[in-house]
Amino acid sequence: MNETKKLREILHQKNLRYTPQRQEVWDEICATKEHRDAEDIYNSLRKRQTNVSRATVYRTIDILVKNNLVRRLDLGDGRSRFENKIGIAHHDHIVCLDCRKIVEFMNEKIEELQEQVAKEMGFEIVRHVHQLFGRCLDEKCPNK
Amino acid sequence: MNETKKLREILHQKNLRYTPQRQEVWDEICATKEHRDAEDIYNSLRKRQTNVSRATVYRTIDILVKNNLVRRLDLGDGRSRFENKIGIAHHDHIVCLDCRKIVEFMNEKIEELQEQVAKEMGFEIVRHVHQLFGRCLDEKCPNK
DNA sequence: TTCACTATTGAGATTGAGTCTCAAAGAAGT
DNA sequence: ACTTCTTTGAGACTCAATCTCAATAGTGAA
Repeated sequence: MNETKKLREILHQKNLRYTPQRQEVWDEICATKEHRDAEDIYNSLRKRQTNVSRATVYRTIDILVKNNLVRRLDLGDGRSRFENKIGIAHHDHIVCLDCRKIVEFMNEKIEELQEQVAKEMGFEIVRHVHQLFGRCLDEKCPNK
Repeated sequence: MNETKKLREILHQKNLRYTPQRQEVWDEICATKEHRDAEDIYNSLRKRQTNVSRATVYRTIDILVKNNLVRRLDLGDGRSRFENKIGIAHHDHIVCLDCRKIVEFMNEKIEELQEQVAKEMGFEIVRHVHQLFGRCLDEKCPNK
């Protein structure tokens, strides 16, 4: 597995230890493309008999985020959500307020304008949060 | 005071009661243009001998937000911040990761593109969150 | 102005995500 | 194997925010 190698490499590079728990958390995050929260990841691990403590799940996620393997999302529901960043192009999110569906979008022009605005205001952007909240026009959505 | 009238009107319209506590909270929010959190507002009220309980502060802010008198901001520091919305033009925020300075920005073109993107994805935007996090180039900022 | 009907309030308990503590367990280089 | 230093787990703790419920107080009607 390509991702395994990547984790080992980064941990080594930062003088951190490669442990089975860290591998399990990383595997779990790589397993789906959902936008999952820490509790969710913790529960999945337990369900498949993988005993990693809650504290370790949180600590490992922090390491993954700091090393750009994972992106932390704050979709405004009071908890952090996470997505695998490896090999995934940058994007932002639209969230349906009725069905909580999350759709990804990316607009080159907005990205550029953002940079330009920041420069004008005397800032250098490190990261940004751009989320649209609204109502999807999907038939299955509890919406008229 | 214009704002007082506004509050009374909205409460009446929604069959909610006009109380001194609600007035105090609203006054406190109108008093500055800072991006303050609920605890901060609560403490200011206590300091000037205005006894409004913590629960009432939170409950009142919710009412103000729901009725568009106040905007709730999530600037990624684990608490909601609030700003008076009355007579204030729409804007988004840039936050300095070093000194936590908050600067407002507004770009018509980004707003348009946002609408366009949402439409393309089959959404109708209700609100959006757009924040840039980075480093300001201010001399006074603890930054090189 | 009093009444009756409800909404609101306050104090403190509770929730829930996330962090911290510290003794015991375990990587990794030698 | 040995040593060193990091990591782990269980549960205590933090902190913003919400909930509970008995006591209080707006508000419209009479």
